[in-house]
Amino acid sequence: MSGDSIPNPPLSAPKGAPRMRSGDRRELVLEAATEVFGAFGYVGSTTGQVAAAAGVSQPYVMRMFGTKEKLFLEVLGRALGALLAAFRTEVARDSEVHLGRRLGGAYVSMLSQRGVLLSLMHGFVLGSDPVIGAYARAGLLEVYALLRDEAGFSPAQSQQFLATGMLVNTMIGTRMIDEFDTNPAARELLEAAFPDTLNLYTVLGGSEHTT
Amino acid sequence: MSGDSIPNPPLSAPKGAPRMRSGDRRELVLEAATEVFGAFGYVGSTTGQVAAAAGVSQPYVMRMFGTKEKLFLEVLGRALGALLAAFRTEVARDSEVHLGRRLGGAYVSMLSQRGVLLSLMHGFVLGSDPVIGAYARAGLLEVYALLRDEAGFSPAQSQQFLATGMLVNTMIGTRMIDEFDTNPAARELLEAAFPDTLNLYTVLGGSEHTT
DNA sequence: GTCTATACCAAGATAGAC
DNA sequence: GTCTATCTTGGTATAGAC
Repeated sequence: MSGDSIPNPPLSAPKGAPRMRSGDRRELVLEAATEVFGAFGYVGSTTGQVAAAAGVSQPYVMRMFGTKEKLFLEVLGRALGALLAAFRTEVARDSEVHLGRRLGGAYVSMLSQRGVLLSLMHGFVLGSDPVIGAYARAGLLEVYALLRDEAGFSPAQSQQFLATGMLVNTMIGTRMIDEFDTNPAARELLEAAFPDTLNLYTVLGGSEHTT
Repeated sequence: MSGDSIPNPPLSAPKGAPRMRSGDRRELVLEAATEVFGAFGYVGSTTGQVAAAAGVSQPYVMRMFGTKEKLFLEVLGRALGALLAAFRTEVARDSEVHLGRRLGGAYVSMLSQRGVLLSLMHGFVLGSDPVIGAYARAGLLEVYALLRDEAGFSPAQSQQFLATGMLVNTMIGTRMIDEFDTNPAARELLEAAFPDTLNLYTVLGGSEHTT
């Protein structure tokens, strides 16, 4: 990988900018970490990359989070929290549209902050790590429980919903979107997985999209 | 089911054993690599681990495959090949059982050699790496093409089949099976995803099964 | 609160003996 | 064909200045 990381400009504040409250700094780093971990995975990312993306020094990231593992766990926790919150909002909302469809939409919407679902996905694959693996597993089950108990899905429906989510993650992870225009099979598979084509542009556009 | 899943002890031949043909050695290392990469992912694995699992020296692994990346690509290629072959066998077979069900069974059967599907899964998540990511993406599309063109699935059916496969991979990756007995939700989700409970024992039993 | 400098280790890769 | 020894790089984490 010759390239340095991640998308566009570092999130850093300009050098002379007024000091921000440390809570905000923390947020900033967590957001950067979400992107980086989402792109390269837990082991594949370096704390230096995260620091660079956040516009702070690498030792400072360490200072704030202690270890890379703790940082990743926080990223996972936030990602999971965001996902659950989005689902709960949809469950609570009064609408004529079928709930399954709305939850699907909520899921796909989260792809606009790319790192979130991808970080989760990377967590799911880390079963070999006792700490991270256990955490991710619990998270997956939490989502399942929500679908079944709060959304009222049957086990089979919940399973199918999760399954589609995993395929979506995988397709994002493999950058299959890059083949959307050139490879008919890729396009077909993408269109079959995504609830409606409109949402695809959210994904396609990355940070650039305007709805 | 050729069946020798990799057992726990190193695969090394006893020190004084007769020399094996180099092709066999290569096979041995590739099998070991499949297990290791499946367990820890591409970045998370070391060539030293692979070497240890195969009972050879780390530099020798390098000598044989050149780079860690090339080794992983060979692992991916073999895994993909095995999967496609298993599916094609099922497509060709004459049976009353619905093809979708048989393909599902074939997929689950592959879990007995754990590393195979997990290695693939790890490849799918590596979209950030231009070489590996591209390779994995092509592989995923190849599977899709098989389902659609050779198995005669509709795009929607193919998508759903793949999706379930991804969820299965994820559940294996997170070691969710470990919670099968203790966590009812885990059990429910596992049972919803796996075509029939019998096959669960294939997974649960790891290398012990005889079928 | 945030940086620079650096210690320390692990991992991929190479050299070269047998 | 396979090993031991080793070079090199890069990444986490710490020390400590400002």
